[in-house]
Amino acid sequence: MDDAQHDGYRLDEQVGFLLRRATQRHLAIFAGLIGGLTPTQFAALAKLCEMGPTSQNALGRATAMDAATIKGVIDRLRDKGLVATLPDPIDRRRLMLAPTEAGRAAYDTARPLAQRITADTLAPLTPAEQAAFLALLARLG
Amino acid sequence: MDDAQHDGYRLDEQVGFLLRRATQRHLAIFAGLIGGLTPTQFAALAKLCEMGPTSQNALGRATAMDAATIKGVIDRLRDKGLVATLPDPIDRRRLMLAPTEAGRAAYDTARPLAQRITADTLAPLTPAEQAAFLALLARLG
DNA sequence: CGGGCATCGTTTGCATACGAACAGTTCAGG
DNA sequence: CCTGAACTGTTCGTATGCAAACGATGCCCG
Repeated sequence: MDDAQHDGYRLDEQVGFLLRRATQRHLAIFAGLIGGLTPTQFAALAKLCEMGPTSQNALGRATAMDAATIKGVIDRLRDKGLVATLPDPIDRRRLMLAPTEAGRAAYDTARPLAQRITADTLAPLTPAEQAAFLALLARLG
Repeated sequence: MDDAQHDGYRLDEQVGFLLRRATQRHLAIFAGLIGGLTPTQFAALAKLCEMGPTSQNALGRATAMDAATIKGVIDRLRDKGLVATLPDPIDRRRLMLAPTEAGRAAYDTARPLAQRITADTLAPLTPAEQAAFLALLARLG
């Protein structure tokens, strides 16, 4: 071993690497339970249903998405018929968003699954550890 | 509030959303301290320096990257002159990788920064919380 | 009231990521 | 020995993500 050359540094101990691995596993679990909707798309749809009609950029901020990113997400949700877009008559810069009937139905269907996805992702931990982990993770946002 | 319609579900409490936010913050910190190298590129370079010469797919597995993903990462590292590639004479399917002089130098320079990136990312937590968080996070991979 | 400034959405370019399909290579078992 | 399974790297398509630049619009303040 040439560990002496590495100052005790290990890639496997760096937060970034661990975050990436955890995200990968979560993504796999998500895809297994919710098909036809990506985590990002679901996040946008969920937040839109929670918030009610909003502008595109505002929804992006609420879901921590770049203006460029939220645009693509909304485009795809609209293509799927889950979100309706119409220009704001008052502020003509704005593009107002609202979930369609199908969008609300998809949200209602996916919501319990989303909770199970969180549960499955955290399954390796005990309930007490899960709560502690979520609390710590929330402070790193 | 129409929380009654949401079964106590909150997007902001789901692991996937929190993981995404934490990853975003980490990425920003990384980009601020290490320029000219992405987290993924650094991970591949670091693991290659730790492991010594390896094949492309093997490095991908060691760094939790798809075969399609590691290809692009290695291509860019080679374009930067940090990694050398040559075909394996024994197994002609394999593409052997090794860090160049510049690659090792870049790794040596970036390694202390990487540790500081981890420290900065975890800064909102106390040292005890940091250790606990990392231990829990590692079990979710 | 008018000009500078901020905000909105859009586009482009780059870099992960993953699934699926592909051709070339190796190897184990019959 | 030879065939089929497994593995290697590649390519394509799709979806995030961010930075930067852009035109259009709204608004504050002098």
